[in-house]
Amino acid sequence: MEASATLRYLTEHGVKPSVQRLAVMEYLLEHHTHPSADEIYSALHPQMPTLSKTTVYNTLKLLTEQGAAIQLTIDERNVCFDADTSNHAHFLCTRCGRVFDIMLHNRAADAAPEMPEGFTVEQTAIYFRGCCRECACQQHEHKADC
Amino acid sequence: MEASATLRYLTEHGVKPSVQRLAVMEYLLEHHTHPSADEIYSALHPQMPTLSKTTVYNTLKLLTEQGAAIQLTIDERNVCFDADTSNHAHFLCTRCGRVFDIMLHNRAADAAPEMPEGFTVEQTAIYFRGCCRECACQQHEHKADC
DNA sequence: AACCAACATTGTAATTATTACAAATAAGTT
DNA sequence: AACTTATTTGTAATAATTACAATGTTGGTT
Repeated sequence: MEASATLRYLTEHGVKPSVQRLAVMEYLLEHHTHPSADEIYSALHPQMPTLSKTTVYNTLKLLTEQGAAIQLTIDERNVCFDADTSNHAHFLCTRCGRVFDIMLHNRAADAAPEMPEGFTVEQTAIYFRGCCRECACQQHEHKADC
Repeated sequence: MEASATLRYLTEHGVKPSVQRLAVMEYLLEHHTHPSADEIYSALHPQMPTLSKTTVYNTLKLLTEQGAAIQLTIDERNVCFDADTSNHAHFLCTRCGRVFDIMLHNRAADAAPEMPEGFTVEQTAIYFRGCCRECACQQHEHKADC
């Protein structure tokens, strides 16, 4: 991802760019690991020693408000983020803690339940928890299958 | 709800009863407000001055492990709990912070996406966020409709 | 260029949810 | 009763997040 693409992405979402915002956004666009604020800070800090953790929090708040990223509350330990705002679900492996993307086939949208009268839905999240392939293999000591 | 029903509920879920566990379980069975650990503690503490917040946390952990309650991570501010373990979704009103139950018609189950090879799902959560009826009415100053 | 206002960033301190842990209590067993 | 095991309690530690005031930056205006 070149810097210009990140810049365009920010401006398209109504986010005034800055060095810090570009760094956070670019990290999210390049890493699909659903990082937490702290993980983003730790990754960027070595290259940007003056970066403040508060700025990372502020930026992530702004990005989600502007629809440039989504916030996941799948892991009770901390909130994490995803630059992929398309309609998809997430899977948390309770063994290794990693979050995986789960594609939704179109039928899932059809099945949306009806809301009570007067309720307006602004966001939908579908979260799964369980055991990912690698952790399942390690448990059964069939590591060769992974 | 009589105390004996709560007692039966606990033993049916393999939870050895105690005064504290009965109190927490009974609170959850009687209140469908999806309380947090702190809310449960604050509600029970006046009647049970020696109750410790740690016990509430320990009990809630035990109850979810034993399937007597479920843990919701819909609200990033804190985890909350529900004694209704049947298949249903939740709606968080981002205005008032209340969590509402959303019934799922059967079609929703059919639409479950397929997991990647080797992934095992142990829990599924469907969370909606938006504006509840009361908050929508207050916003438009049509309080009479609520 | 100097100035100014609006906005963004920084660092520290405060807040809050949750967990760790060791001592005290209660329950169950011989 | 003596003893073992499980539970509860209170305090202290941890960790995520937010509040806030000071500093720095930007873009427009004279």
